[in-house]
Amino acid sequence: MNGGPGRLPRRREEARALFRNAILDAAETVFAEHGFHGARIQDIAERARIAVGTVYNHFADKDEVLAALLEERTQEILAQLLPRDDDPAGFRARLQARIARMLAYVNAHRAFFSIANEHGLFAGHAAPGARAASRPLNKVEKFRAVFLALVEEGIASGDLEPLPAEALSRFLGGTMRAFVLSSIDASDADPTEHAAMTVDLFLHGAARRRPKRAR
Amino acid sequence: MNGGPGRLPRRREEARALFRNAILDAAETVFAEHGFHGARIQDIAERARIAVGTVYNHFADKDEVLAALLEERTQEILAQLLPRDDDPAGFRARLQARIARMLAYVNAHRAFFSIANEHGLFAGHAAPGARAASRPLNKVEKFRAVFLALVEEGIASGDLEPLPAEALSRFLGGTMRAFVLSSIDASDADPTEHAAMTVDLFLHGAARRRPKRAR
Amino acid sequence: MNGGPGRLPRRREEARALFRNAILDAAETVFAEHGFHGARIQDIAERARIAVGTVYNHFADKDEVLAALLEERTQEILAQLLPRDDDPAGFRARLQARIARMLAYVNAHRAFFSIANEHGLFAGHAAPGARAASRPLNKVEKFRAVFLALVEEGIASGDLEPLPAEALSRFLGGTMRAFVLSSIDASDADPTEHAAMTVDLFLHGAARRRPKRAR
Amino acid sequence: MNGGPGRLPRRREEARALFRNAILDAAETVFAEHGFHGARIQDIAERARIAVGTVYNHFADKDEVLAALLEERTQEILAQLLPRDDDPAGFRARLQARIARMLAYVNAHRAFFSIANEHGLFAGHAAPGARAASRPLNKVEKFRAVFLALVEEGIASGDLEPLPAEALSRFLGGTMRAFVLSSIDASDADPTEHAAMTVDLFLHGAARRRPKRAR
DNA sequence: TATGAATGAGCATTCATTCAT
DNA sequence: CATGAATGAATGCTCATTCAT
Repeated sequence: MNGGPGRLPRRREEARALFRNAILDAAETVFAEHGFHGARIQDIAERARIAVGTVYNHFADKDEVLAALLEERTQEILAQLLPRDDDPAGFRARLQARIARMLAYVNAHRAFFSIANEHGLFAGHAAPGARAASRPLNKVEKFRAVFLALVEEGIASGDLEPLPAEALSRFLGGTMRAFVLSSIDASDADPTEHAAMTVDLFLHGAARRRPKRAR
Repeated sequence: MNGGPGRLPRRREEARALFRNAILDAAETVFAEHGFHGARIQDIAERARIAVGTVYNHFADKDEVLAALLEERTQEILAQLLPRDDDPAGFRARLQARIARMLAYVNAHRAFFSIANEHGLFAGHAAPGARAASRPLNKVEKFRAVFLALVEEGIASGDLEPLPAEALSRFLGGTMRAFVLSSIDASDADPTEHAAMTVDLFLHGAARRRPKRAR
Repeated sequence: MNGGPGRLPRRREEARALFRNAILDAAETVFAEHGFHGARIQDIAERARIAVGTVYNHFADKDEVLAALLEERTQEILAQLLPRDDDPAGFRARLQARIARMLAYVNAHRAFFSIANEHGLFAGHAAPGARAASRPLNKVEKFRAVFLALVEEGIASGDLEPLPAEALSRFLGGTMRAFVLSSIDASDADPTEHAAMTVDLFLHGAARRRPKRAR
Repeated sequence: MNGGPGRLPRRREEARALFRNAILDAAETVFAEHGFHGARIQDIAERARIAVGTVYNHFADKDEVLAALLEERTQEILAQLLPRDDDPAGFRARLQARIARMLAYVNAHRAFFSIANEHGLFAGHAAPGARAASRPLNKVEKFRAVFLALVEEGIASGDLEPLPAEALSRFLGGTMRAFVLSSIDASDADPTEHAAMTVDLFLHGAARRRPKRAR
């Protein structure tokens, strides 16, 4: 009934992925430009150079488009936070490297993350009316898990104060969220330097330090 | 503009203020429940027990309602951060007291601040599509000014590291935003305790303090 | 808060009824022209010289418009079937008069009844996809009740065969439906004559009658 | 048109007929379930286990599918009404046998006939918006011809009142339509008994027979 | 000035139809 | 021919805004 041993199905699959990606890319831009509510499916379709109907061949509705986008970016941002073989040694340096990676990624998708934030990407809380966040808890859970792992690693190595890991991870998360948002605002920021400052403040705070290490 | 004695104008003014406040109160609730886009003028009017048209007698359009609300809440939140005569002595204690006041206020208006955040109340950044933020810079500037004053006060008193005040105030702002958002999520948080932790982490960070100070 | 002792409310009510009727009249025509599915709210609004939104101020959705129309016409058609003081004496003449009234009414609204039929006005059965018939059973029940009353009246007076009233009323209903549909098709038919034939065939059938009464 | 022996063309033709029938069978069910407008070509294709495109290889458009279906069923229902060799003797018995056959057939396709009725299968009238009825007159004509033949047969044999054949055939048609519709509604009806009642009422009406024949 | 019904631009979604494979 | 994804016109419904009373 078809002309080959599976060549076609593979092509089909590839074509589907192509369309899907084109839609998500277009959606990222359009959402970033107009916000979720302001974005029209028409706009997304036009930017992706396809017909409106085609969007609906790949996603059930507008919400699904946002959900898929959030899911995709979440995976990628989390991937940046995972340890890598070539990460430097030492808790602080490792932490800094990982955060720098994440900030660089966020920077590259700056516009989108500004709206992703609205839809509960980082927080356990989703803005009201942000329907795509119907079950974002898994995403939030993933972040929490990564942060918790980071913090426990630091406590275990003696680099962090043995405070409740939960509280510390919230602080780390909060600090990072703050810097991510700063990063979204300031397009010129150097992720590496930004990461260094984030880590430094996270570790030592802003209080005057008596001894050396006066920077 | 009117044909009566001076008593009436005052009454008129008072009546206007009454309506205006009723609308803003209703709007706060409705915005909090449905988000800005999901909120219908109809809903606001109903909650305020007035007619839709009346809303338009007091505000040019929906955006203006949000703008006025943000403006009002901004003034009030800033007022919490200002020093008071009965604030304790010492930089840390004073800072903690002021932040506790602010967190308590945010807590009381929790639902609303969750959407205010979207619309650039705390950040220099407003989510795209958040039209009420057309000129939110003045608000952000006010926050920045207060934070800057707080930080410079600390640097001057020798309680804060003499880092660039701008960077420090961003960190303070970020830390506070993080805790404000936490506060929004966690309805059970005790503002005072929350403020203590915020200040503590702001000042000393998460690094282990006593022992070796391992890199 | 208003200028009078209830004069305004009455006007309001009158205005509402005016709009409602304008919409229903327009809808009758448009439904008749294009069928329910083919009729666009836009068309109805245009014919009623009002805006689309106004239709929705009076009816929840398209289905409701049809439902209201069916309800209204049902009431009126049933009213034609009820006995009147000036009806002639004798079962047959009375029946004929009542049916003639009904056929005249149907004739006046011929176009609409052609689609009403689709939506279960006469039958216990509504065409699939005819959603307005969600609860038409009460309408059908009303018809059944009227037919049953007619038939029982005839049986009681000895004019009708003492067959099960239910079966007879179905036959009467069927015969009338058939003639209503004929009436819809043939715009030129004289309701009175039509009614005479309906009643005659209903009473005596088509079989050859031996004695006189050869017409 | 093809390069092979005569065997292939026959196979081709058979294959075409197979597809065509599969589509029509599927369409009958889907139309019956959702009505013409509610039926999606997609649904029909899925039920027939083929692709949407294939439907369009066999029918120009959706209307044509309905038209073909009506045509097919019309032929079959008419075939039931034609006299057969083993029909009993006597006008009444013959009529009853033929009507019973027809009612049995309708009963077997009950769901479909409920929508076919909408689209002018029995009436000279097609519901507005019933586009497939663009040229249904030939179908109606066929029915009329058959009914006319039945009636004329009865008049000729002296079994029917010598009324205008046209009027009688309309009455017969109406009576039958009424009973067909009843048959559609009542799934439990016994076609034979139903036919007996139809014929009886058609022939003798509902008037009381024995006694006075009161006006 | 309060009222609330009328307005109509705007948008998500559907589905018949086409056509490259 | 069969396939099924792409297409885009079509339409019901919403809701911010206006304005006659």
